[in-house]
Amino acid sequence: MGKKTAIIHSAIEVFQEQGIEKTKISDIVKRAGIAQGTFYLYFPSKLSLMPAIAEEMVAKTMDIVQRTVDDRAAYSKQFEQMVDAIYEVNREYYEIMAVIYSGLASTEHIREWESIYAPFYEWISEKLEAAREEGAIRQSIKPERTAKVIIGLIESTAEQVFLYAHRDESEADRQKEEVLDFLSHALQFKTVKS
Amino acid sequence: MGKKTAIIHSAIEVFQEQGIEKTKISDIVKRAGIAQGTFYLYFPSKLSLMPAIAEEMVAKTMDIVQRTVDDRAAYSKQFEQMVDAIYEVNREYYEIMAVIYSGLASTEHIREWESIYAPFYEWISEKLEAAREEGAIRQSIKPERTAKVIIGLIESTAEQVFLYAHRDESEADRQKEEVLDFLSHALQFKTVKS
Amino acid sequence: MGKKTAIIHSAIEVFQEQGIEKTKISDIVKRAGIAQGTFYLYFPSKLSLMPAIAEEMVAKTMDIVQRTVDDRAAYSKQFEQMVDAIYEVNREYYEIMAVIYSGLASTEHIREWESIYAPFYEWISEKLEAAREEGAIRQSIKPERTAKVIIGLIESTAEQVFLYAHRDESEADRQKEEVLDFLSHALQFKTVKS
Amino acid sequence: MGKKTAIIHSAIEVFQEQGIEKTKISDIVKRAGIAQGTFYLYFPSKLSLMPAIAEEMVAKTMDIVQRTVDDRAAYSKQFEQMVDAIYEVNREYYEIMAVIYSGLASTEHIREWESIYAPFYEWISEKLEAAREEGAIRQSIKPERTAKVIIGLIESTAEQVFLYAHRDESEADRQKEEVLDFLSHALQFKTVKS
DNA sequence: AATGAATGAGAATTCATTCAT
DNA sequence: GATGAATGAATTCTCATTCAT
Repeated sequence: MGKKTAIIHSAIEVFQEQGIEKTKISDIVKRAGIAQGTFYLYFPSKLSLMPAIAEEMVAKTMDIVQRTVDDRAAYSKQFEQMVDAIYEVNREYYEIMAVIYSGLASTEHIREWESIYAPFYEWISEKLEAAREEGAIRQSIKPERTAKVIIGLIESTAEQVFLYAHRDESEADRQKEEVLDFLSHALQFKTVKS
Repeated sequence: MGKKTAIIHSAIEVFQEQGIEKTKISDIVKRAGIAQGTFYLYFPSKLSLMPAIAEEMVAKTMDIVQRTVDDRAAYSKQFEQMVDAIYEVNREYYEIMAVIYSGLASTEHIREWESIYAPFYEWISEKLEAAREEGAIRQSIKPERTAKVIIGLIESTAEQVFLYAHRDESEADRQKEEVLDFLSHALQFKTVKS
Repeated sequence: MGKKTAIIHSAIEVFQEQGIEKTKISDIVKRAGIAQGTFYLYFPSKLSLMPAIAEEMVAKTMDIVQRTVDDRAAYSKQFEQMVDAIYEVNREYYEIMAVIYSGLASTEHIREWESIYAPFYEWISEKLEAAREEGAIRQSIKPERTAKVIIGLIESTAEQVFLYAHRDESEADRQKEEVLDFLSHALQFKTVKS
Repeated sequence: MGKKTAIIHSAIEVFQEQGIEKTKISDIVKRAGIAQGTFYLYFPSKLSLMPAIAEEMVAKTMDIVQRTVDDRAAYSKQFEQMVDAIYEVNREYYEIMAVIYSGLASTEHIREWESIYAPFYEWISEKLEAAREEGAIRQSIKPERTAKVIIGLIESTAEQVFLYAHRDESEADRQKEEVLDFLSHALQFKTVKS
């Protein structure tokens, strides 16, 4: 396996366990089983790792979302599944996600962010487009803009509950329910067959 | 002016300019015009600054919100004003807000976060409660839960647009409009007199 | 004593003992009896020490020269004493002097060099001026220019003998004699009373 | 062209541009267009490069000197040409020359230095010998010793002017003239046919 | 011979925190 | 309370050198 990938995976694991602030480069390379100097062959600093990690996390999220969402289910069901999936990822990786949401921990690497998130925006956008064409949601929806709003809504509330109400599962469930309710009214799901 | 206040304001300024990661205590005290050691008379450590800053920022946000929102306007108008106000604060302080949203840059002081944000949640909660009682929004709204969701929605989308679409004003306006539209359908504003 | 002075003196000593290349900042501070970080309060790097050391060495050289040269002796004698003195300093500090001669080990700090050496040039210049006025040396001598040439002559030959003929005393003596002979003819000492 | 030569020339170029202290092996091999490891096929270490470079520079100097000096001209003219030539080389390579003069940047390889410089000493020595035999300079000259003194004189003053009066051509010319005047009196050129 | 990714010992450097004044 | 020079533990980062291909 490429050393670069090894570093990224190792970093995610270590960040997960001991927090980002407290993680030293030496922790990352130890876990990755490579030499200290090798790290610098691939990344100039700890922070420059973040875009690569963000990419990995977004990919991970999309992967789980796509595997959770059943394309043949009703759209309202599909969005429910999506919320479930996103909450799931945030439950597990809440600290890393927090840093990703906050602009990759610094202003340096932000330009890349847009392109990292793009495929996810697009996926939801297409889902909304299809739903609208089938009349499953209100016609005034603008898929691209709404996609961003929906992701913001889901991720920020997931963040709230996992970062601050720290692993209170019932609280998370109630929050999720509320978000779904909020989303349903915002999109105005119609009962049509998908 | 108290040195403590001077430190907080200086820190906000410096964070704004060079990012939080890269800011040293020495930068903060230099700007504040006080000695290095004086910092520790008011804050036991560097990290303990963050809650104080968050408090300041939330207070600032609430202040602007309260001064912008016209209590006698229709509720739909009031929420529009609120969105405007929150976007305003985020436009100016997007980097600091990013850090506040992401858990105060570290997991240590999170407990305090809840209490810092509480008055803001409460204010919106009461607004929703009143609106529901007057029949201005749908009856199924649960004020406390919805308050959190609304703040998450507004702040995360504001963050998206200011952090990543970096000061593209027209983009910000379109995003704001979309959020308002989304919110309107979610709350189902009725045309009643306020 | 000032920490800065302590650092400079410590550095000269350590450079003397183990060579400049091999000397670590930690060696210097250890000898100076201060903390590692304190070094950086006064000098940004090891190389930035060099102008300060050069200044010290030039001062040391001038000091020895002035104490060795007898103002009431014949000029030819005075120049002999000067050569003796300069060779003496170079014998003891040949490695440090080598670095000073080579432009302070880097091109960065060269501007300062001129001003460091100035008082030494001036001293010789005045000596030549006086000698010429008294008719002790040839009238065509241009004091300022010749001063530089003389210092170059003495220091470079001293360097040759101490750096390369490494502490071969008889070789050094013969070289010194040759330089003096060379110098005498170049200046054309006349036998006049000083 | 041999890789070894490529390395030496590349090193001279890079040293010239960024200084010796700051030059890494990787810079040298990059410029030479060869792989990092290849360096070690030709030189056992970084420091072992220096004598090779010195050799190259001395050879270059001798080459220019020999091509500039007209054997059939008067000796005073020949020495003038020699000074010109040496100043020329120092004008172009002052930084590298500085390092060579200062003992090859470290005390390790000094022994080799003597043998590197030997042919140059010898060449001048023979020139002086011939001049003395022909009665063109004073009879008391000791060719071998004087050769060293002359080289020291010329090189150190050239160094002074190119390293510190940084490329001030008129200053260089005046210095050169002074050196020549100084040298003429020291050698006591007689007007005889060469 | 040539390569260049990988190494890791070793040094530089940082900066939050302390404390004598 | 205020100061700011001094500290030194903790980390980052460098780069000459190696070695499997």
